[in-house]
Amino acid sequence: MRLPLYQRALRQLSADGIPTVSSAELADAAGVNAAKVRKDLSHLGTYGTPGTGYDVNFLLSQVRHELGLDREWTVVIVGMGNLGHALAHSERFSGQSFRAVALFDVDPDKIGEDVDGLQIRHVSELSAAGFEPSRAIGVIACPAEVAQDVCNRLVAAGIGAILNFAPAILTVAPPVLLRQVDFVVELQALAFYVVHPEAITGPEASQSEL
Amino acid sequence: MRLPLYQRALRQLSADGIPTVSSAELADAAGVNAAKVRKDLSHLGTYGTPGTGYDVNFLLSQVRHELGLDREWTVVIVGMGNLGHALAHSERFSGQSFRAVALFDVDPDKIGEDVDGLQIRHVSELSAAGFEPSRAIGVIACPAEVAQDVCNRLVAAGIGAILNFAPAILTVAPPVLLRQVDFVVELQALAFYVVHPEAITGPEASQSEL
DNA sequence: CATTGTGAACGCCTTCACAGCC
DNA sequence: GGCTGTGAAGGCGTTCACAATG
Repeated sequence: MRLPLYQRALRQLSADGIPTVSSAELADAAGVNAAKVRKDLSHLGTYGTPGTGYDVNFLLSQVRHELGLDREWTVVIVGMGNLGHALAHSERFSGQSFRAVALFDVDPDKIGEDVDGLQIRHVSELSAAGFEPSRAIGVIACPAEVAQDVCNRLVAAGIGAILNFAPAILTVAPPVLLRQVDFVVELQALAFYVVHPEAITGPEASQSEL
Repeated sequence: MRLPLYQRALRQLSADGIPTVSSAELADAAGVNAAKVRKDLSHLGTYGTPGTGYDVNFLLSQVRHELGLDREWTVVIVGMGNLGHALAHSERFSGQSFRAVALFDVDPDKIGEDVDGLQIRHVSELSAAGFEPSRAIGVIACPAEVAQDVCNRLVAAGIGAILNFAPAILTVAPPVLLRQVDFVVELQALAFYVVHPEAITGPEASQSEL
C-alpha cells in the first residue's frame, strides 16, 4: 500500500502552498513511478484534470478519507522501554489522527511514570479497558517472550488491529488484524541484497530502494 | 524476502533440539504457507529429504550463509534518541552477525554518553570514519528534517546500505542500498485495512496477517 | 507412506502506450 | 501541448498438483 506515502508527500506539498501536482511530480516526491501513481489514484476516483494535474488539497483530503484518517484512532502501547517511548512521541506529531490513550508495562519502576501527560499503567489493567475494535490499534513493544501473551490481552481488551515490533511471530484470530515490523529482519534483508545485488528486481534498480 | 523469517524459526527449532522439520511445520513457525517454503528453499538448493523433511541445523547454516550472516556486519547508528537507544540494544542479542561499532548524534548533552560500552560521538566525526561499503550498514534514527543530510554523510563515509527510520523519503545513488521503515506508515496501513476489510488479499485472510 | 521438488495454471501488480480532455 | 485515465501486454510471485524418492 502506497497511500500513506502519497499522503505524506501531499501533506508536504500542501504545507509548501503548492496548489497542483502532476502524477510525475507526486511520484517523485513519494519515491515511486508515475504510472503507479495514476493507476492508484484512478482506483479512488477521477480526481485529476488532464493538462493540469491534481488539486493538492482536494486529493489530500480524499486520500486521508480513504486511509481512515478523518476519524481519530486510539492507540495503546504495551512495553515502555526505549522503543515504547520513541513510539509514544512519534505519534504525537503524526497529525492528530492517532492519539495514544494508554501506556502499559510490567516494570514496577515504570508504573506511574508520566510520558507526555500520560501515566504508565500495569498490564493487568489492560483487560478492564474495553476498547472499540474498529477504532483502537494496539502496539506491542515488549520483549519477544511475552509478546503473544500481550497480544492475547490486547485482543481480549477489544483491540481490532495490532502492530507488533517484538521479534516473535504472533497469531491472532480474525477479524483482528496483525502487522509485524522487525528491525533485525530489516537488517538481514539489507544484508541479503548487499550479498546478492543481482536479486534486486525491476527498473527501480537505478534508485536502489527496497 | 522471507529468508529472515525462516532463519528465526529455524533458530528456535535448533535451540529446542528438534533435528528435522517438514515444510508444513516450518511454514507454520514462520507464518507462511508450505508451498512457499518449498519453493523458496528449492531456490537455495536441494536440501530436503522426501518423506522426512529438512535437517534443521544444516538448513539453518545454509540460510544463514545465503543471508550473509556468516560474516559480521558493522552497524553505525545516527541519532541516539529513544529509537537509537532501542536499536543499539536490539542488535546485541540478534546473534552476533550485526555489531554496532559507532553511535552519532548532534546534541552536546549526549556526546560522550556511554551505551553498552560505546561512546556517542558527534556526527561531524562520521566522514573521517571510512567504512567498507560491502560490510557496513548505516541506520538513520534522527529527525526527518536532517535525514537526507545524515544519509549523504553516511554514503560519504563509505556505508554501502542504509536503513532509514525517519519519516522522510530519501534518495541515494546506486550502488548504495536503501530501505525505509516508518511507524506512522505502518499505523496508517493498519488503519486502511480496518476501514477496508475487503481489501485483504488471498487465502491468508483466515489468519489476518499483513 | 509421508514429504520433497517442480512444471503448469492462475492471478495480481506493474508498465506501456495512447485516446481523450483541458 | 501537457497530462490524465485506462485497456492491453507483460512479468512476477503464488498456488496447485503430482511424479519422484527415501
